[in-house]
Amino acid sequence: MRKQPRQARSKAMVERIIEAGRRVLTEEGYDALTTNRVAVVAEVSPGSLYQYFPDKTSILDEVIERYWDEVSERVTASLADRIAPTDDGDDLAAARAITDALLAALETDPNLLRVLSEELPAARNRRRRATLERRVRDLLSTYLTLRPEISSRPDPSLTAWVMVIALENLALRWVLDAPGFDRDRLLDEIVALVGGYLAS
Amino acid sequence: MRKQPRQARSKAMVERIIEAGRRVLTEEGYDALTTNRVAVVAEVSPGSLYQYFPDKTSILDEVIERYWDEVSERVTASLADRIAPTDDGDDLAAARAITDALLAALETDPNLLRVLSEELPAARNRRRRATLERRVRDLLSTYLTLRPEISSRPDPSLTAWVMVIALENLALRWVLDAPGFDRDRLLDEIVALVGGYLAS
Amino acid sequence: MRKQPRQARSKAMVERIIEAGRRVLTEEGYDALTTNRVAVVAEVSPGSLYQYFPDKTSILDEVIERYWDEVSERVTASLADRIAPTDDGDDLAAARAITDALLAALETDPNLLRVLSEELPAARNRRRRATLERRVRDLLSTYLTLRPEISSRPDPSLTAWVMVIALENLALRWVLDAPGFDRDRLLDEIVALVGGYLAS
Amino acid sequence: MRKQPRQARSKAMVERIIEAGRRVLTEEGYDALTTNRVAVVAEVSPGSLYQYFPDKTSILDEVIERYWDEVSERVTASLADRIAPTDDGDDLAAARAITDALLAALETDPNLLRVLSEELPAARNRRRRATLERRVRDLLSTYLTLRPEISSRPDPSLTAWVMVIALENLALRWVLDAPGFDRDRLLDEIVALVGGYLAS
DNA sequence: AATGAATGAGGGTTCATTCAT
DNA sequence: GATGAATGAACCCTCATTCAT
Repeated sequence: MRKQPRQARSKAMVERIIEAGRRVLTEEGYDALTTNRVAVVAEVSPGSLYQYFPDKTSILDEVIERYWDEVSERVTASLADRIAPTDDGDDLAAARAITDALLAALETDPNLLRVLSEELPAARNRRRRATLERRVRDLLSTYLTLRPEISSRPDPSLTAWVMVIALENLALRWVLDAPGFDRDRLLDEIVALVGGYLAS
Repeated sequence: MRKQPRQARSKAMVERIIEAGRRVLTEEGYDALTTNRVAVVAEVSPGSLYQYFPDKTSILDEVIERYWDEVSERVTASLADRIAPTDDGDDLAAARAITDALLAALETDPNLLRVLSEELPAARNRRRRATLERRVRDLLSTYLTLRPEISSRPDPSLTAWVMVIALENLALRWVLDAPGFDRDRLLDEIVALVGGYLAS
Repeated sequence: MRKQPRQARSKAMVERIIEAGRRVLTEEGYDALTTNRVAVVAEVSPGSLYQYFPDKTSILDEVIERYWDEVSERVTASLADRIAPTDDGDDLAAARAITDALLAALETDPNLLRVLSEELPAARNRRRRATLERRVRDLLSTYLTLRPEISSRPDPSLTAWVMVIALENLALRWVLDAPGFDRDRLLDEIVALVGGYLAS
Repeated sequence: MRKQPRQARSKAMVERIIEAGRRVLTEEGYDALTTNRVAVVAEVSPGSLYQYFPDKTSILDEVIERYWDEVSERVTASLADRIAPTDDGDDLAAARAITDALLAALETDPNLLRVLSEELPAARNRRRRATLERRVRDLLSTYLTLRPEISSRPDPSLTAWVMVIALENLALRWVLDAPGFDRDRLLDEIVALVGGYLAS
């Protein structure tokens, strides 16, 4: 960002621009994301955009960043809530909880998710998705390490890598493609997948 | 395509154009894929290009189409070779074979795969990847149906959906991200994943 | 230039663009020299400009180049005509002839001269004016060398440098500033200046 | 200027702005001379800038004005010092002294001189250079009138015009182009040029 | 008076597509 | 069919200037 918006008015401006970018993406798609369009939607002049963002790309980056940050936060917040109580015994509830949290997070703004996932060059999401993956992977590793008896797989980091990629993409595809089975079925399958894997 | 090129010369031009598109993508990236650039590389005039393709998109579509067709063919060809002999008993060899075939297919043109997967809007690959997925899913279903005793999962089509998405993305990410473990480790994990899943 | 315009049509296009640049400069001034304005005046699309010129600057460069080339040619052509006959004796006729030729050349398009000299950053004309200066300086040196008896100055190259700068600027300023004395008076003074200098 | 800054604080701001303009020109060149840049360098807000200057041009004009004023003052000051003692007889010392003074003045801020002379539209310097020329021309006329025996040229004002233009440009080009001969050689040539001219 | 955020007209340039030859 | 010159809408971005605070 070009200037640090310290004043309230400036901050509001930045928010308006980013929000406008998000709305344009969501409602009109990636191709409509021109600097002039964002300016119009933000009810701001094109020049104002460039007071705070060095170029068009950086606006998009910010939208992406925020989206995945939200997703990350929702996932980890949900997890904190749901993993804790499962101390008692049903270990696989963790997998279910993680996927459930991920699904919930992805379902909060499916239109934006669709545009980000399908209309943008995938590389644009990369860094941010990697961050999310790492976060979840870390949570997973921690969990596995705390309860070593759950997994019979030799390499925990490899195990985490496999699980995260599988979970993430299953969740993503279920949200984006809306195949004909319901959410609980998906969760059941994932529990089976993960459970079987860890048991092998 | 605008017209069916019946004459040899025309067919040759179409080939030249598609090949040029593929080369530009692979060697110069998506941003360099302009109609003029393709025309230059194809040693064809921009006008001629529009004799056979209604717009730029259709050229790209054709490149994508062919790429995923090749991948599909390699996968199914490999499978035909490898599944057949495993009649004897080691059922999980199938999963290994499928993934192996998929990896082999994805490894044949990693540069193009990278551009297609990372620089293009993901939606562009969608239709074609869906086709590939369907093919593999069908092979899987067929296999599962022929050997019902392997799977204890209730819904075969759901099971296939889960397996294909997991396999595909694990293979893809392994090829694209080159994580630090070798191919056999990946195959081992996938066998464990699939084996455990089917056994659940 | 981006493409070598080999075909007649292309050449015509290039000519139209340069001519338009020249006209815009002459009639509307440097600030009006925008790519769009040039395109309009050339009755050409903005895109066409960029078929032959990599950027706006190169159009201007070409106008400048041509202007000073014309001036150079007129000067040297005039000189060839006028110096030759003066074999007989009146040596200072040469100085008069050179200045006269230069004046004549500068007077052929005074409006363009004014814009180039006054509205452009001087550096833009530099290279081209340097070329002109060199040409005239060379002619001068040749002349002085052929008739060593005319000059009593020690260093001919220095002498030429001094004379060319003095002559050039006197001529230029007379054309641009139109001071209140007539052309013959200027020539008289220059003859006196040069004559006295060489005699010193 | 928009208002006459009567208060010390205001005067200080005007000074800061002009000084900033000068520094930007000298250190960063004409293209960098934006109102925002000047404001930043002057540590003043863009808005304040417009309290004292109606537009960007007027800032530049002031910088130019001051530069040529300085040059003028240096020249005339030097001349006052140097012409007086030459009562005795060596008349050409005056030409030498004038040129020497001019060279000295031009050499005091060669970077600014270069930007003003080469990067600006020449017309921007016109008015101010005209003033300088007039001043020197007047000094010259006065001198010639006081010592009519020196010049055999008929029209003193024309004579002065010729001499000033020749001197000025020779000095300017020597400073800007740094040709390969030293300052004394230049002065020698100019003395010869002027001496011969006046004697003709 | 001073600020500095906001403005917006207008600039140079690209490239998918067309069409006269 | 083939050509490639020509098109022009639309893009991103700058910066002199204004004005609410």
